[in-house]
Amino acid sequence: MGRQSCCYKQKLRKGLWSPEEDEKLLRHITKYGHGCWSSIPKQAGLQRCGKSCRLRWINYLRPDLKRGTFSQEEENLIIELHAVLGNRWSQIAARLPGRTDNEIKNLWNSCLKKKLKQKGIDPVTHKPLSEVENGEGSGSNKPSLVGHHPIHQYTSPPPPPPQLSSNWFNPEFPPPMTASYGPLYYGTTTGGSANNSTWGLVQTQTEEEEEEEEEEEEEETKWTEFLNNPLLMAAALQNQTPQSYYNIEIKSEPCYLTNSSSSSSNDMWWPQTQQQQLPLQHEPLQNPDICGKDMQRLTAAAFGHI
DNA sequence: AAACCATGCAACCGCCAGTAG
DNA sequence: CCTACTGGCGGTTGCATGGTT
Repeated sequence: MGRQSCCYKQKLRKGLWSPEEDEKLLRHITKYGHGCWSSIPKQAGLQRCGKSCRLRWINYLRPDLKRGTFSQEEENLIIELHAVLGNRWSQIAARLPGRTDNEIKNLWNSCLKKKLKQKGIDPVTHKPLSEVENGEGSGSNKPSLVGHHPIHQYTSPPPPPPQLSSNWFNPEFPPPMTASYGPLYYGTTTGGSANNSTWGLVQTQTEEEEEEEEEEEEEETKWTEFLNNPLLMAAALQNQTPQSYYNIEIKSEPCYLTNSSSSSSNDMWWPQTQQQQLPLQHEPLQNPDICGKDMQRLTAAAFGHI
């Protein structure tokens, strides 16, 4: 009860990180890796708690971060994953290389929720708002499970995926954003024009495809069943392709590799394939003034986002 | 130019699960 | 088995910034 914050100890700094602190942490982790987070502040000479260091590294200093604005494809993917996973930001982030759960969570809360509402979609259930309101109004006790954390409904854990995916840092992971991987219909339910319906799969719909809407509605029903039925989902998981978006278990597995190109001879923990992905990795804040937004811009520019 | 407001983002808080002793 | 510690996660807060009046 009432356990105190890990920063309760006196003299521990809180709040925004200074460039000097960033540099200390970055240098330390670059040189030694992060073994035990709780011991890092001491070793790195930081007046921070280990948690704070971990968060700073994960959300900001980690060299494989993409930064920059989210692309439309990324937003679409987040929405679709949210429909499946709910507020499991870390799992959603695992499907978006270079993005953090915090970043995605912020985007969702500040932007995507509004966009969905504007399109008449309930951001919680991913159903049309009218349907949700009606559902609330009626005496139906049946919870809406479409996209509403369906996995949470399970009393037993969902079946393990057929293979552990280490897609997180796989540069080949992000598959082309096509409309072929799941009938999620953002935009069509509101009757809005197709040209501004960029959600999910709708954007590829042509007039000819409109003729297939009835079929698609059927598929939507199937999708609902799919989400509500752990057995169906399990079957899908077992039949999935390696690049399926619905690899539910998607923890990234760091791999131990020798960073022979590093100025330090120390071996360190780096995520798999990080070396190829990260042109800025060996440029650790040579100028402490380059931080914050500047670093974001630099990183974003390096990834072609500006 | 100043005040106010809205928004985005970084960081903290609290809880939980896993694990070592 | 119990306890304390640690890492991880999601929710929330507070500040900085940009836009509007």
